[in-house]
Amino acid sequence: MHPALKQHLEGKLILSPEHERLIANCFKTRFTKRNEVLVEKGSIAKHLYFVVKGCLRVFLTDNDGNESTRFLIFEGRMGTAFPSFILKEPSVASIQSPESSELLVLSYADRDLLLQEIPGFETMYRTGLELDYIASIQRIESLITMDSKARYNILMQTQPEIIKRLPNKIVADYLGISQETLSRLKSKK
Amino acid sequence: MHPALKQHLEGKLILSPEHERLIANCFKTRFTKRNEVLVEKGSIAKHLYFVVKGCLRVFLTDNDGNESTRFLIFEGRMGTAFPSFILKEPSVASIQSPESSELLVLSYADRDLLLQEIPGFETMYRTGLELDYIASIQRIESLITMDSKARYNILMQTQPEIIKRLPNKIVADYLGISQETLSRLKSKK
DNA sequence: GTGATTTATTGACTATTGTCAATCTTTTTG
DNA sequence: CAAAAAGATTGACAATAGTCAATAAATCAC
Repeated sequence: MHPALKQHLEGKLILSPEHERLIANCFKTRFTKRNEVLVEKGSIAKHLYFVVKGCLRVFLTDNDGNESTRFLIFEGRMGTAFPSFILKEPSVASIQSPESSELLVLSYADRDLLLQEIPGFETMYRTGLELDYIASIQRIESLITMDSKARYNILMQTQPEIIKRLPNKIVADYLGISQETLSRLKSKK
Repeated sequence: MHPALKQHLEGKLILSPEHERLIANCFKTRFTKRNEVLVEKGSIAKHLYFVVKGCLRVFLTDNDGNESTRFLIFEGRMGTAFPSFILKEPSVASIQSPESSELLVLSYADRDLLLQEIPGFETMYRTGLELDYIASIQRIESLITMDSKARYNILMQTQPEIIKRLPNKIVADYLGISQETLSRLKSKK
């Protein structure tokens, strides 16, 4: 099993050697280039991704070519185009790796296998889901209660990594504002 | 067991009479008056609510008295101030019932009990969580990609109940816009 | 039912943010 | 390293949405 995944499971799951092997076999390693697209909008997201190195960006594009970042996934975290993955419907969002990345890829079928076979896996998965859901609730809150400056400040406090590592354009569309507005926010303090 | 709850579990869970009794005992009936507050901001949300009749509103208030609706829960659905409930931290949000309501209330401890004792309960709970998470992702999408008119139209399509049943003020702060803007959107088609 | 209270609408004005365009800077890639 | 591409900044203007205030309408509570 990849050490990064092992660390991720540390403390959350006690595994027999056999079960550990099963998990290791379900997660397939994949390397991506900078800006490589993993899931095209309109296709079905068939995998869950664990980011070993680099990051993933789940984003939306409209007919005018505008992009909006729905979600960012950094080292040690899992994610995908979740609605498509769960509902098995064509995805509204695409996924790309803004940085060249190393991923561990879990198929839907293998996720189900692990949920069924590994004692404690569903509880761990469910707990992770709760935390992801909480994060999305907090993002909704920031969108409905704050102006763009306040949202930027919160992002700076809670996920400075996003601001440091990713281009302004992505930071801006993650915040739901234009690149120019972000640029002005940054200069005005 | 309350017939509304029974219907909610229908097809999702096969229960022995014994397990059915256990579930019935964990959910306590509560009636609320119009605008009654169930959870005060700053307190810990210790319960999960199943709405039999009426509805619940999870909302935020700022220092100027502005309110924002984070979440609305109608008949046949469950919810609470989720981050507080899970993390056991003081809630940023309050909960009230905008209509006089009938609820089935499940404590955190009883939720854990059911998760442990009832076979299939965790899977059902997890699946429900996935769907709630998807709904929140879609709400984020509408907030970062659409203007207020488009968001209103989507709400009209997907949850017309919210618009029909609740006062404009609540609809507006659910959409993250001012009451006046909503009023103008409605008149301009 | 009726007065009182809450809610909704409308107007005038302001503030915030978006768009378009030009320029400057940084990064990438061969 | 250099040319090319991508990203960032800034200005001018437009559009969207917010605020404040007055009035109208609807709803509640007695």
